Amino acid sequence: MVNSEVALDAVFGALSDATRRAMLARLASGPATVGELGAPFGITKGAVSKHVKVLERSGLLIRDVQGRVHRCELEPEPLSQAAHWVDEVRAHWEARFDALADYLEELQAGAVPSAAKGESRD
Amino acid sequence: MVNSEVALDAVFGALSDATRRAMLARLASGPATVGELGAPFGITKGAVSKHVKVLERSGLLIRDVQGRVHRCELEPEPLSQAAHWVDEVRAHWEARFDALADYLEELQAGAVPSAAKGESRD
DNA sequence: TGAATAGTTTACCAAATGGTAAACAGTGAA
DNA sequence: TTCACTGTTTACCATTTGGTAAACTATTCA
Repeated sequence: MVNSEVALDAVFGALSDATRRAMLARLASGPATVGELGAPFGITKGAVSKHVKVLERSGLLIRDVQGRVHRCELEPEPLSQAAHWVDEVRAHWEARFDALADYLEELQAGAVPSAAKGESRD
Repeated sequence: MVNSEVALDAVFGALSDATRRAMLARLASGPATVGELGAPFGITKGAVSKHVKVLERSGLLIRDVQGRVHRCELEPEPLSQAAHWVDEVRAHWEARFDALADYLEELQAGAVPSAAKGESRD
């Protein structure tokens, strides 16, 4: 398993929880303390601390300790990596259909390739 | 928790495993049987079956049972949902910086707003 | 019919996850 | 100095997860 795959594990893993996604959405509009991040959810401080730590480990959140408050900020880089992975797969998938469309168009144009008999497609 | 959030939980959860991501990448270039999907990994049929089921539950994979083989196909819709969520957060984040850039530009232009004294930013 | 094949299911295991309660550590302020 | 506050840590719990081995189901084919 490559290193970037480990990172994607952590990033997608962090995103797979609705509480953490809400925290990230909150952070997208500006920094917040751990307390502020946890306030909307009826969970204990311990649980909030864990969620923030998961986000931090995934690289999606960076923390700046200022006295007794921890100022958290969104780090968008891992989001880009995740988006890139998703886009790659989607692009690959769509390319397949583009190729199929081209093929069908060729067929329609009368230029029937010899491979058209049987079910050799795929 | 809204329904779409439940779906995102499942989608991001499915993506958080490197084996399943590799399976999806494989499916992006065309359909495959459960056996073909599992072949690259040194895991048992049972484990493969579980991974495929996770992908299916998340909506990322659809299955067409043809006799004794299960033909699996990528369903890109949930990928779009995931990409959309990520893009929303990134857009929101970038908008914040655009606003900051505008503000700094205004400052440079000499139109110093009264709020510019002290460190009231953030 | 009987054997091989494709895949699921069951029972089990160890580790990870999301949560709690309560103790703890450090900081700020009266 | 003492108290309130922010956040982490520890111990614990139930559930989920990723894996195995082995039994089972259903289909294909000789």
